[in-house]
Amino acid sequence: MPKATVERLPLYLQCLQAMGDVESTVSSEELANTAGVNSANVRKDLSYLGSHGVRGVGYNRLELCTQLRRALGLIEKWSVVIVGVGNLGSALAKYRGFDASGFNVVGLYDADPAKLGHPVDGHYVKSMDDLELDIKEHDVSMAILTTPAAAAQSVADLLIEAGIRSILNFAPSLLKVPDEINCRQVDLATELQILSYYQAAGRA
Amino acid sequence: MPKATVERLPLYLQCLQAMGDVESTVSSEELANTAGVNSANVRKDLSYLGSHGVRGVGYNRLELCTQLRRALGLIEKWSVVIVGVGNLGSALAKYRGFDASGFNVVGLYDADPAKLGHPVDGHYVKSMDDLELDIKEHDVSMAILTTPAAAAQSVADLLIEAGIRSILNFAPSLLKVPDEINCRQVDLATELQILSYYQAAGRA
DNA sequence: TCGGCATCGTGATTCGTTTCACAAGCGAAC
DNA sequence: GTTCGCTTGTGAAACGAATCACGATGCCGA
Repeated sequence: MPKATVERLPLYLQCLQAMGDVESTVSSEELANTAGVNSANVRKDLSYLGSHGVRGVGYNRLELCTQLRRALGLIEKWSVVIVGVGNLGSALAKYRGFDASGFNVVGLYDADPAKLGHPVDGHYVKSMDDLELDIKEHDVSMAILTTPAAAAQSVADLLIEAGIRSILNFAPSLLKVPDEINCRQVDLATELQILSYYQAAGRA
Repeated sequence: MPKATVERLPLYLQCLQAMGDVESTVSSEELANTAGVNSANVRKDLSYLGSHGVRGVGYNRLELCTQLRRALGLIEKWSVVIVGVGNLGSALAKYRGFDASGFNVVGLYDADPAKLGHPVDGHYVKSMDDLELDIKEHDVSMAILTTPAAAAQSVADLLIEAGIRSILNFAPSLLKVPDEINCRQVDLATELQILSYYQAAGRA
């Protein structure tokens, strides 16, 4: 499945869920409009899931949701740890959107002893020393990294060593990870800078 | 300038800044390695800024930073408002990375009367009613949207009406905006879902 | 039962981006 | 001054993704 397609699947899922239960069937045109995509593109994307549309009618909304969730691996519930309990880390710990899509935050970790034991959204901040064992014990495979940039790489190494297979990195620092590790970079300042570019030149 | 290039410029800037002051000159190869990009790609990207490299030597690091900042419009300091002072909103208000790259958070706004007047990082949360006037008065052109999904579109409309030209939207809801408005969508759950896909199938 | 309409699925095409490959240019050394 | 090694800048080729265009197919009403 093309990378570009994979990155659109969550969007489709979001759109379908936002539609409410009124419509039981959606056309590619309709979905394309709400998702801001070309309808042929939608059809091609969905065709990778296997063809479950009905010509002349469209796609069954609920069935399509299920297909998308299955394709995205959201049938299983993933356990996630958050490392770095600063402003962003604790905000993410409290964020309800993760649970809603099948992710379960099982632990918060920070290197700062002053933060240890503090409660954040029902979890107590734990020491980095507990990280490896917890990960192995609870079979945690995803981590959210919200440490300062300087610490990000060493924490990532630690996580990978402990068996983490996917990392969502909010630290403004590019991680070097082995090929078999999934890593996505979300940089808030970068996003603003891109907006700045287009705005500065009056383009778009 | 190609969209793909624009989205890499902040990365280059970040890499160059992270290199520290030791090296005064960088080759495309070197920058490519730290940025995780092909070196020809780096050269082509940088060539859009005008050709400031020296054959046989490389690029002057500081000069290149300046070029990048200029191209990204980071010479001027942008004023930004944050709308929606929930967990994420207040975390972003406290985030230092924005200031560092030339963005200045000038106001926080929330629809919840209970939050009004509360101090967050030196700012007092203001009412949505103040939004329009503040934006016009201080010539604010960028907004960060961290409201619940349900409110996002109407707030966006309000912002655009008030003269905002760029929106960074963290609400899990796709905004419909006119062509002349820049809008970027950052969805935390989406990012995890993409990771989930690759991990579920053992790909990558 | 049949015809017409709506929509899907998909080959062909276009478009944008990445990568390759190499000539041109610069600096250093002798 | 000439040669040599390194690195840029860029046309050409390769690649991947978006779009177009249309045949295939299923529903519904007459």
